[in-house]
Amino acid sequence: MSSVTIKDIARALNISVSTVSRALRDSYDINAGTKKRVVEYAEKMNYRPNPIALSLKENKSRSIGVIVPEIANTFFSQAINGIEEIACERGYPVVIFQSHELLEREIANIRHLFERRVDGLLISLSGSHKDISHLEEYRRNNFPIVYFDRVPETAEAHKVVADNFEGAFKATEHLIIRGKKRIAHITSPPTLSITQERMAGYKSALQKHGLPVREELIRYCGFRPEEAAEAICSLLETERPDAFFMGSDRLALDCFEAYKKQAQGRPEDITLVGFTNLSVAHLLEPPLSTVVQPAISIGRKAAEILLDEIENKRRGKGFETVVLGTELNIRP
Amino acid sequence: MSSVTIKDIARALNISVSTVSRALRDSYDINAGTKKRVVEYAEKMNYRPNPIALSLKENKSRSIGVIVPEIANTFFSQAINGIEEIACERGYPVVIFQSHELLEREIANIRHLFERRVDGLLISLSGSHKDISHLEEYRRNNFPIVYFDRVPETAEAHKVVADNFEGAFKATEHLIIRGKKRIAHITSPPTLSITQERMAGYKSALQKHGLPVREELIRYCGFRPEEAAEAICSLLETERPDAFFMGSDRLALDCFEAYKKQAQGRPEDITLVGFTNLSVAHLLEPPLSTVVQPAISIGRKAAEILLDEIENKRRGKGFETVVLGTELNIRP
DNA sequence: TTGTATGCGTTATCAG
DNA sequence: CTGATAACGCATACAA
Repeated sequence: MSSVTIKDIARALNISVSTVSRALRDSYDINAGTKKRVVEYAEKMNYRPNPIALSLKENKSRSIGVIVPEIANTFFSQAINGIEEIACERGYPVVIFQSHELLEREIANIRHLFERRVDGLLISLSGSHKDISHLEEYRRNNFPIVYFDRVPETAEAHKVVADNFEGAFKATEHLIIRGKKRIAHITSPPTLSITQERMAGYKSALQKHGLPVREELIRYCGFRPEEAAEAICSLLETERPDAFFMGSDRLALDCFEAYKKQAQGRPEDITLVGFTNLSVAHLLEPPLSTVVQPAISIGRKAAEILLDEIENKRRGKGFETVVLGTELNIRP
Repeated sequence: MSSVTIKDIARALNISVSTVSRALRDSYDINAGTKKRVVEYAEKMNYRPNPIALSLKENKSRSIGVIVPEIANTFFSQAINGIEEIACERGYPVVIFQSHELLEREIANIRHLFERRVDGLLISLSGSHKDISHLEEYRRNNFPIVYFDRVPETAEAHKVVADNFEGAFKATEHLIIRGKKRIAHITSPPTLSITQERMAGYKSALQKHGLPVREELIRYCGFRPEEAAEAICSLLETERPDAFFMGSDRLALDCFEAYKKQAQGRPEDITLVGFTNLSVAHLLEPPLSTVVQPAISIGRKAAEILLDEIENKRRGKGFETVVLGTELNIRP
């Protein structure tokens, strides 16, 4: 059966809707007996307040939205699980959307969530954003937003990220210590925050160990799977790298696959490290070493900040940037 | 700036709200000049109708919901992509929820979506459902629901599934033809439709080839990762299987991992086949043969049926069950 | 302690 | 052709 309303209850009990409303909300100025009658009847009729009516009235929905580029990406699905853990605990359903790396989808998603009055938004920017002008109007509106993983440059925002510089540095240094001299870096579009930070870590490690930064060994890739293959292919043919550092979650796998195809019969002395949360890295052949982001913690922390913001529990505290450490898993 | 309303427009143009409303909806009985003024002003002010107000009024939201056990599961994320493809094309945003295999979460998700007046629901049942009594009340309400993958037994429902029987049959037969005699089957909880169908395919293939069905070679697993490991472990120790057929998407990987650990140093003449859409099966070591479900097509088809139902494009057509073929990928 | 009236943004009905 | 009004379900300021 669908919905019994406050009005039905009022009619049945021969009292006014406002009395019912207040009884249900446990208002202090209501007679205990009336309150009891109302509550019991509501219970019996399985009354549930209509959240749409509430949203219309109060301009909020007691739910939050999250937008990620792709849920199929392990990092994002883990982050979402972290978000849901906190949000559910605090009574907020989480509405999930994918931008599929498309700015246009991202814009549509944001608008949809905003118009539906989600109380706040968690977002990891799509790969095709140039800036966050499409988020400006929401910001001006004081719409609570927390960015995670792929964040904007502005200081005027809450951000939760992994220590991308450190992760890339550790990965590169590990390769150097293994004796690698020509370490290729295949990474995501240069517009992304993660790309820049990881690139900086990569270069810094090379410099620290006195190795030259060779731009020929660096490739930026978009989101077509073939791009990784093309990059790997051209690198193997012309640059003779002795190691690959793959700079993003999705690329790690695309590159791994392309490498496997390309490297058939080639000497196996090329070492791979991927910046990825791929759950099967240890089961691959050859084994894939990884820089793993604390995805669940990132999700949790982002959700905490957002909910505190929504519930006004951070009065005065300004914008916050949280950086969480990464983990280097060396295989074998 | 948030939202300019129809009322603001009316005030600005010195006409009534109803005129504005009709002008905006291009009602026939409105003066062309007025219509133009209104439309242009609305455009200029970037007016967007408030979907919450519309939902309250019309008892629908022009959006659909989807509930899956886990988005991290490749099959489900692919299915969701199929759903989104169709839904976006037809102008319906897709709201994604996870049940995490928990009946209680499933119930909460359904209620949330229903109360928010999504126009319909796509759902793959959680592993802990016993029946669909928690969906009965919605059914009685004529709330459009399409089940996919994990479907209920009732005939009174739309269902879109892979041909699980055929997939399991092909997988098992392939192992038999390879000369395997003691084929173990590790599978999901027996309450799930997919479990039963795959089990039937497995047994049928054995029977066709004159092999006995040994219950000792069959293990049902829940959703704790350790369960797969325990099953593999006990099988290897006591039953000497010469092949494994893993009956569900998630289990395929859990089992693969457990097998790799357990089988260290054992003869490599055990062959594995997994019922899974795992995108990295071909990159694993040892190579994992797979039965692959047409996840995207399943998602597309389910969305089509749901939207046709919502838009009343299937007047008279009763409940439909669509079965799509699977693909057996043999590696190597 | 309870009831009445109003408004949230929109559309539909009914008058004019 | 246009305007006033009720209604969707709820909360609340104001009356009583």
